[in-house]
Amino acid sequence: MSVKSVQFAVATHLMAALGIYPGGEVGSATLAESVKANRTFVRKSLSKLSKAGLVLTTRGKSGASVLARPPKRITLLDIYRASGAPPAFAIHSYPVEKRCPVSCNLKECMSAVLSQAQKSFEKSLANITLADFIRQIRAKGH
Amino acid sequence: MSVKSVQFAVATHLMAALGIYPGGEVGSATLAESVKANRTFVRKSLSKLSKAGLVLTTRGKSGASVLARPPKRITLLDIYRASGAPPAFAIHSYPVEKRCPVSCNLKECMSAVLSQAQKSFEKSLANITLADFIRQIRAKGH
DNA sequence: ACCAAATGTGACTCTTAACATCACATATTG
DNA sequence: CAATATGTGATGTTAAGAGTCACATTTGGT
Repeated sequence: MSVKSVQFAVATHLMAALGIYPGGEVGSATLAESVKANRTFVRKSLSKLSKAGLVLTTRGKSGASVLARPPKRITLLDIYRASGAPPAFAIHSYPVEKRCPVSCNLKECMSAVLSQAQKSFEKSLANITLADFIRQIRAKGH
Repeated sequence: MSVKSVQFAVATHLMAALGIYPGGEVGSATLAESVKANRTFVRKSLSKLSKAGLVLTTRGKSGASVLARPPKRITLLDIYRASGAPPAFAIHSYPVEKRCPVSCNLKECMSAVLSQAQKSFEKSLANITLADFIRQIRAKGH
């Protein structure tokens, strides 16, 4: 029903790191060390955040990334959407048995249910700002 | 972040079919025709629903399944849980970079966020009964 | 102008987990 | 006890995410 994807968690990690790092300018190599993930993978994630307008990236020598807005004005929903994570809920793609009314209508009814579920999921993400999230990380100490 | 799984959709399909079928006793072969999925797969799904107490199954010759309770008293959350669908949201499993406070605390903070999201997702499923769902299917006609 | 060092991206491989399928155990009716 | 259900472990298949490589592109410094 869903796709195991790390995109959202990694994107959030990157955003939190950018928000916490003093000065705020961080290169992708440093970020990759923090996430301990593949550099190319991190660059790709950063690129998405950049395209979504959450991060400003400079290229060339001494290139780096900065948050495009203060953390208060970025929600986890923004990050989720930017991360390109696939929709959390999916339906099967079996053929339809035309003689069966359940089979005929299930997909339509099911996708109504799932899109409602997706909305309530997104709503809960919209209620958390990056600033909140960073505060929680700081609260746990080091 | 999630796992593409068809379990929930199939389980809902089965429950709706059992609820709609006149008399209510249906064999797994008939159900498999409606879903147009593999018979073994359907039996396994039914088995889970049975173990969860949503369905009563009789074995042996003339074996079949019936809803254990009236559709009004079954929610889609019951079905979701019974379906054994993996948690909709997951975190990566990269190692922790101990020098980085973000890396150290991310998993914990992230799983708090995700479990909250999961809860709000489940809440929206809890608000829909199987009877509601069947009504929606019927409303679409055949 | 050129080199060094960074990001951006397309292409390919590797890995994993869900689904499909098979084989057979188990249960029940007539 | 034979016929016909369901239950389930084992194994094969496959699709999608993640890892990796190669190289283009951008930009600052000498």
